[in-house]
Amino acid sequence: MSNDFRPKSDFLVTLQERGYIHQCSDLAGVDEKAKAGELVAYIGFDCTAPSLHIGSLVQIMMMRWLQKTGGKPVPLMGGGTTQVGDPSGKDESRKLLSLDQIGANKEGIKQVFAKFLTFGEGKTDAFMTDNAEWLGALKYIDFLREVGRHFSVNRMMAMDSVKMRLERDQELSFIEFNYMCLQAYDFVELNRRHGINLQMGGSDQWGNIITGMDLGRRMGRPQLYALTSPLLTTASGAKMGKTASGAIWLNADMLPVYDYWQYWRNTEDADVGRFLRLFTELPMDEIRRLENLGGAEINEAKKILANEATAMLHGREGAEAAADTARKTFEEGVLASSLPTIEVTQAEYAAGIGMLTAFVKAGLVPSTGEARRQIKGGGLRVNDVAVSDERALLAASDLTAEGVVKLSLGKKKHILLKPV
RNA sequence: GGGGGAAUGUCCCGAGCGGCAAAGGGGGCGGACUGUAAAUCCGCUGGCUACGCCUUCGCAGGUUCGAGUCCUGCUUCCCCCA
Repeated sequence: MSNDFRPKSDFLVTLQERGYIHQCSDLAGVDEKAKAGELVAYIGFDCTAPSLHIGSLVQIMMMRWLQKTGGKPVPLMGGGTTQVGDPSGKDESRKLLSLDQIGANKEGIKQVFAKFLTFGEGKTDAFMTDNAEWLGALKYIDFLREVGRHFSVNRMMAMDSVKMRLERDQELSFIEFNYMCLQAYDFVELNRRHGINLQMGGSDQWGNIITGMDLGRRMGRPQLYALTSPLLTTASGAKMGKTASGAIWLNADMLPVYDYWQYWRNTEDADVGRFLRLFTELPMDEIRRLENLGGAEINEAKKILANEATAMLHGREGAEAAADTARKTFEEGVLASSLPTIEVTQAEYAAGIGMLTAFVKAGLVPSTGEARRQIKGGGLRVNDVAVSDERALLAASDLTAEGVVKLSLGKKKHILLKPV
């Protein structure tokens, strides 16, 4: 979209060569601000879950690059807007979250930013904001008179998020219809309060961001800018961050570090280069070398991707531990005691745990019925030996030298069962 | 306000003469082949103390030996008329 523009600022050069840019209201304008070190940008995050997942990582990385190249990033918690609900990209409205839930989610989400950004009082230091601060205090009539009058319903009806619902005959409630007004107002308010002049976000936010830019102009604010990142899908078309077993959460208490590492390790060949650019900070020539590895050698690139991406979020140590666990498990075929482990009491173990129950307990299968089916298909293994008798009990003889039993579903998912 | 239509396996779409644990897809999981990849092929895709038992077709009743299927009321959604 913007490939013919040749930016001069470190910020845009980096974003462009790494593939972060989908649309921008004014590349030249942003470039100038960035070069002058005057870029203050925010990205809003709705508090709909207790943790962000990989889907938000591109946005977080954009803020990280902004900070590294002399700009000031401002994460905005959607403490207010989450109470309303963003209709963008959703084909049906979701239920309203309670205030308690939103508050709890907010606390969970906040944590992750400290790992990617430097907070403080300095010029490029990040600080946290929450739109509940100003949205919560709004008076309806005042808001309508001061802000609402600048919105054209005609234009709002033409926006993708609205049009989609109307075309499919799906309900769009009035409260959701107001979402874009509030987000637009956020942009203006953040400019007033903190001099923020750029809003970034995923491509699904383009309409909302532009609306805010426009509102700023109508309300006499200085020029505001919009920049969005492409919506990420894997090469086979799946949405990023969603796997069968659930979303790839960023918070460690929602997803073990090992699983996070594994997610990156299992990247499709065709995605390796793109992901290295977006989710690591390796130099570009190194990335070009890695993505051109042929055949099985590309696995080396995947390991580096996993290490780098995991280290950024969970620290170098956590990444190395995960890599080590994976190496033992997949390459050396030895038992890694660092695999995710669940514990049972000695007494419970001695009393005899049924095969089916053990796998359910380990969380590898959701029900004994599923365990039965997997056994029939040869999908369950105990200490790497396929289970054939669903009625067998785990015995003392199943314990390895380390005093654990390794339960596996398929080739990739392993859990240790440990009597304590 | 009047008339017509729709709701199905809690991932989604979607068939379903009164005998149905309910066709077919998609997705997902597992197996084979590989490189912890993709593509391809095969199997599975309600629960359980399991040759049997239990719970499912918007909700609540009714008819029937038997109801997703018929009747009544209700809820929600869509379409046409006013």
